[in-house]
Amino acid sequence: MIQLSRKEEKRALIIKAAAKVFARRGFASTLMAEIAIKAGIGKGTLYEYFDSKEDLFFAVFEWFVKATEAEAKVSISALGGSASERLDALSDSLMSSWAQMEDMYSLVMEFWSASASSQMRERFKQAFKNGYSDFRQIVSILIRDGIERGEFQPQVDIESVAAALVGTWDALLLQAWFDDDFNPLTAARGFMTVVINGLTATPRKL
Amino acid sequence: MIQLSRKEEKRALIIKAAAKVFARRGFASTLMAEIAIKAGIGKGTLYEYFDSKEDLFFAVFEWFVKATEAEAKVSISALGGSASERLDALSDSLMSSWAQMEDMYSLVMEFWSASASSQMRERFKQAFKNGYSDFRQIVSILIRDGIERGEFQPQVDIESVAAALVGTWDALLLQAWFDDDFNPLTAARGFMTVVINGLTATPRKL
Amino acid sequence: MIQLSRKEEKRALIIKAAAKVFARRGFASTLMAEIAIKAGIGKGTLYEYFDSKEDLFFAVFEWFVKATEAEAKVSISALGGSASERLDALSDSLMSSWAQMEDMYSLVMEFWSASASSQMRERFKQAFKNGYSDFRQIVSILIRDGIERGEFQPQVDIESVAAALVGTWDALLLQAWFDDDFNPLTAARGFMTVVINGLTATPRKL
Amino acid sequence: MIQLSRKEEKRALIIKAAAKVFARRGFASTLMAEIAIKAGIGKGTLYEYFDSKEDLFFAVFEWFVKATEAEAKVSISALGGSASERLDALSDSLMSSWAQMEDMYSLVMEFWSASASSQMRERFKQAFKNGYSDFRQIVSILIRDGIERGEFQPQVDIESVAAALVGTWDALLLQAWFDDDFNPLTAARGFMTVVINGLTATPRKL
DNA sequence: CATGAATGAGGCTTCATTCAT
DNA sequence: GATGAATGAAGCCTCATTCAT
Repeated sequence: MIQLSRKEEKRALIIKAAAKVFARRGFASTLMAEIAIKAGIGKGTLYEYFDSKEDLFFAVFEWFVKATEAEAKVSISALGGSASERLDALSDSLMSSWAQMEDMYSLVMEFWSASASSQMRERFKQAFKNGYSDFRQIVSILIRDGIERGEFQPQVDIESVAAALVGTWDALLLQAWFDDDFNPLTAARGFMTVVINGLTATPRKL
Repeated sequence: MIQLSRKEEKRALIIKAAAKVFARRGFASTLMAEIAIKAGIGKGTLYEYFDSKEDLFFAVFEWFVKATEAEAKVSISALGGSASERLDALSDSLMSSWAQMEDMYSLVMEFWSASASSQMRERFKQAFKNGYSDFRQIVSILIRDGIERGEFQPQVDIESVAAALVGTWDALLLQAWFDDDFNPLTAARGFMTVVINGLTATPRKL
Repeated sequence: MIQLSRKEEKRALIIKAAAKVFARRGFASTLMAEIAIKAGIGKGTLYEYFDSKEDLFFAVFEWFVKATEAEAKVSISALGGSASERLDALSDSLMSSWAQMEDMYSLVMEFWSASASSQMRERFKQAFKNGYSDFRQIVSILIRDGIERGEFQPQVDIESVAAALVGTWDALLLQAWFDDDFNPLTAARGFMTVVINGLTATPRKL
Repeated sequence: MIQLSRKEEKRALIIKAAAKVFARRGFASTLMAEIAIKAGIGKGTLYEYFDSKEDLFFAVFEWFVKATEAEAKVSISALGGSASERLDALSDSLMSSWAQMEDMYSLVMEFWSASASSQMRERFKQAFKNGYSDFRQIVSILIRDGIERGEFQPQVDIESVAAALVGTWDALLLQAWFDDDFNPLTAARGFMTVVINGLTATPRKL
């Protein structure tokens, strides 16, 4: 870990404070004043570190993406075994992180919303596009590897399956957000059984 | 079609105008004045039909949900053939609607955002929860039917697969929103081949 | 009583409905719509009878003044006996009307307020000026009569005493308005004893 | 004079500016913008010191009451001599303040109006009730003192006379407000002669 | 560097009044 | 005459941002 300068430390401090407030109130209802209080600094000081509320929000977004990616990379690097096992493990790992990210999840929706209509639209949209693309890439590699090992059927449409799986995981967390009784881990496991069977088994007729 | 009263017609007119503006600008940036202009009425008239901006937004949400449900029901009622064919057809139907809903899709993100942190949080959250629940129900029935027909494997976890599929379709549209080059219909087809194979084929070992 | 035309009857009906609403809500917070409902007519109909909210308010004022005057005249015409007795009786009569006017009394304050700062300022101010002047006149006559009868001291400053007494009655009702435990009738009686003694008794030294 | 903090000074500045505008226009017609201009500050700054227009109005009321009370206390503390002389002096002092308060007097009517029907009703009503009660108390003490000195008749109803006198002074100023030709000082003097005679002289028969 | 008092553009909402039916 | 749907002017208040200290 690189030694952070005093300035960078404070910036990070503000971002974390802001993340909590944005998560609770949403972008529009968040007051810069409240972030300042949460960060234990003066309102004016925020502007020493960020040009505007939108800039700060985008910084929170970048921090969130980086943190999520870092976590995902740790999960993936720890994967071993067959392609099926690795896919299962990735799915489990992602769904398991739900508990710890639940209270920050509303940030994701704020980010989606921001990419849909705010002034920052393009910045967000591009970042999401890249993020999804990267994630699909990772899953694609796993699947391709499974095909090359002879574990998965060769005619599988790699890109499509990768995209869909990424989407599935995404959307299971979304459903969990809306419904406290919904368990994304269970649902993902039940579904992955079918998907891996579908990737593995010879189609009846084609 | 039932004859709508003058009042109901105008209400619907306002909702449609509002939907367009909310879709383009997002909730926060939308001006009531612009909606009024778009609807061709006076600013004050909006308040004859809706108590507040938030109420109008929620009315747009309800309208959107109803319209989407109606479309989904038409798709489903038209389904015939084997369970696999019906599942495929449902998937195709949903993904095909992308083209015509693309310019309204940002509304969905606004709705998500609203359910995350606005004052309207609970209203939206509840509605989403119910909506997802209903949709999972529909897909569950399709899958159960496939199992009963002996078409799908009996040990399939119906609820989990239904939830995951619903999520997948949802999230493929989301990816399409972020990436113009992403074709949700293609991705869904490639994925459904695997899923249906997974539902149909006897697992190698279990 | 003159036969009122249909139009005049309805006008009176509206005025009475408006008086109740103005009394409860005050001028500013009163909605024309609420008056219309109270009067059992359409909102637009109000404008067939009154040019504006202010006009209607002034009409209520005129009605109130007329009703109060009518009541006062009845009281006075019924007076007999010595000047002292008549003064006492007038005081009692005014204070006794408190119970039945209590729920309308806030109108008086609205009228005062209107004469202080509304657009209708001059209309109201003039009417109040005349009203007070008339009332002082009545009391002056009573006092002058007392002096002429040799009942009251000749050196009494008639105009001043009349003005002050009018004010006293006015302000006792005001205090009763602010304080439910304050009994204006009792206070007036205790005070009138002193005043009449002061009017009657030879000053110790002058 | 205590050194006021910068914040308190500005608050007082705003209150005085607001008092002038409220006095001229009345509560309803007063614009926050005009107060800001009159105070030489930005519109938003008002809300740093007061939560709402109503709050500011109530602050003006409190300031007005405090100022009036302070003036009254100065008058009373300066009183010497017999009870009659002190009562006369108090009356004169109150009536003499008319000239300097004439242009602020419409505030009083706005306050009355506010206590009759605005949202602030209870706050105002309570304050008025207490104010009148305090004032009656002061006058009661003067009268009781006169009785104890043997100057006034013992059977005088102290509370009633105090209440009535307070009311009389109040209402004489009100009449002066409505009628430029009406001199409250003269009227009060003429009346006080009678009242003091009434308090002093032995009743003819009773 | 840090602060927070001051700012004013901007938007939602109200409601007296109008007018077509 | 009566109505009430439609209107838009008007004003309170919010809050991101600035800047003097």
